[in-house]
Amino acid sequence: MVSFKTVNDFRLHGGKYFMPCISIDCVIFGFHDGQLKVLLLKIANLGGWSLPGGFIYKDEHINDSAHRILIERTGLHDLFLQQFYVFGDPKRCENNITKVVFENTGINAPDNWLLQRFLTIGYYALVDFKTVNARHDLFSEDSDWHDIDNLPILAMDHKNIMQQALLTLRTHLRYEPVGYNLLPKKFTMPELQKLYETILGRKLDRRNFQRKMLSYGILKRLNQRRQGVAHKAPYLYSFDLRKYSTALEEGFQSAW
Amino acid sequence: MVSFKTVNDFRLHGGKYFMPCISIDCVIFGFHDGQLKVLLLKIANLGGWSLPGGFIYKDEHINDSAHRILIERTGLHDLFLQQFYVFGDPKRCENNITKVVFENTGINAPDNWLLQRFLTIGYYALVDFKTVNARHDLFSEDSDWHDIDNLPILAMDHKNIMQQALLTLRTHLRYEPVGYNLLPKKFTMPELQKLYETILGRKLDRRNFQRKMLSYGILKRLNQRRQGVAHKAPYLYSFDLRKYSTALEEGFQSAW
DNA sequence: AGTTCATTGTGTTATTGTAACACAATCAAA
DNA sequence: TTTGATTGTGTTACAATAACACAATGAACT
Repeated sequence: MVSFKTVNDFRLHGGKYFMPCISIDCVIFGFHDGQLKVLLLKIANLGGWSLPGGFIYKDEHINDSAHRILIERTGLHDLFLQQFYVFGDPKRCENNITKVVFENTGINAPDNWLLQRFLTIGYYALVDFKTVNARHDLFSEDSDWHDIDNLPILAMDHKNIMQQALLTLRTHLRYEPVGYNLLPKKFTMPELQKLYETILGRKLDRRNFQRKMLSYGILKRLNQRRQGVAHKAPYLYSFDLRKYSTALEEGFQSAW
Repeated sequence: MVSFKTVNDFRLHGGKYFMPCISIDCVIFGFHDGQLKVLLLKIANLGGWSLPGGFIYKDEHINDSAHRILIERTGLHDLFLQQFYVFGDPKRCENNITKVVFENTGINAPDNWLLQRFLTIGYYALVDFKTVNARHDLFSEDSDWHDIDNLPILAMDHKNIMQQALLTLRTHLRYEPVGYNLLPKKFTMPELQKLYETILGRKLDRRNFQRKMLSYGILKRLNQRRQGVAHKAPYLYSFDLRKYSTALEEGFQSAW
């Protein structure tokens, strides 16, 4: 892996190390306080926010690039990560950040690799909010979680990318297990239900939810209850990782 | 659109017009004689077959590129076409066709755009077998349909791309309507069932299939029956395109 | 012209899954 | 000790799915 001392170093010489015209953008979902959140970076010197993203080393598998970017941003190795769409509108880069910066700072480098048209491969990730160690990078002056229904203005087409990711997650939720990467190792049934309700954007019946979740056979009820909570102490559950993985591969429904 | 007189013209100068390092490969599914088929191109002078593919003009939306490639190959404008995955293994191009051809013909151009590492965006398409006018191009000496379970040897990672496309189609079939683009305008219920059975790779109950299909409300039964067939003449159906489109957007199942 | 037979159209029943709802147990706070 | 929101565990009505039966059709055969 190559490291760059300054942003300009990267802007001027990064093209030697990275594939041209293709980037990766990650929509990193976390869950906290009953809210679905996305990790965003505040763009240095420009204001505005962007999705964490990066580029592909010339000999690197694209899925490894996405993992690397995720690890740099969250410190987490164990997370759910999946391609969901390639954004390939030729106009999507008309207001790209490098262009604006070069104009503002008087740099004239029309052939610079970052001024070309870029496609971006959208990945979405599910991470455990509490164990994330959010870090920003050379190009950003801050990183923070934002509620998905209260987003700041995002650069370029990142709002669109984010919305597509959310749609993908919602669809995904209907056919495959979700939760392992978004929740702590141990969690209660109401917490899992709240996660589902948040992603779907509507209330579910408590008793039917429990029955259905248990019927999938991917949960283990532990001989522990959540301590120190008001009201009746709920049982703790954890995912049966082997069965969870199988369900991820095969899906839930079998309509035909 | 640019056209090239010869293959070498394209190989040597195409880089001026196309985005670098990114290609598109299309898995074109058709249905005939109770068999699911894929349209393949026979690679000129090399033997072996490949998926129809192409490149992205520098100012072209990637989805338009895919459409253009499809039209060039099938003559069809009305088809189902969808991105399904980006193949980004850095080793996938080690045996790429241009490399082999350059070695065989003694061309030495190590910086040639086609010798770089390429990502490829996989699209899959569903087309009406009968109305397709299969055409090959400069780089292929033939094009033909092949049964999906009896494929010839495919170049590079095209076998893998094809298998991923099939998996995607199978999954798709479980949650969204499929058929409009694979069947003629008018078709019988047994023909539709055969299509489903072929994609899924197993038999379905005739009566339950019909009940379920009709329950989706995307079919119109016509006041016509298939003529000149042995045994009882089956009714003809067509898709209600408006309801079909709605179902495509919203999906069938609503597990939660 | 009548018979044969694979195929189609339509229906029934048993089983399973989902939606809607009820009540007792629990535990911190009053 | 009482209160009240919350959890654990049902039950019942309804809808969807799976498995199966029989009459109608029409080309092919005698």
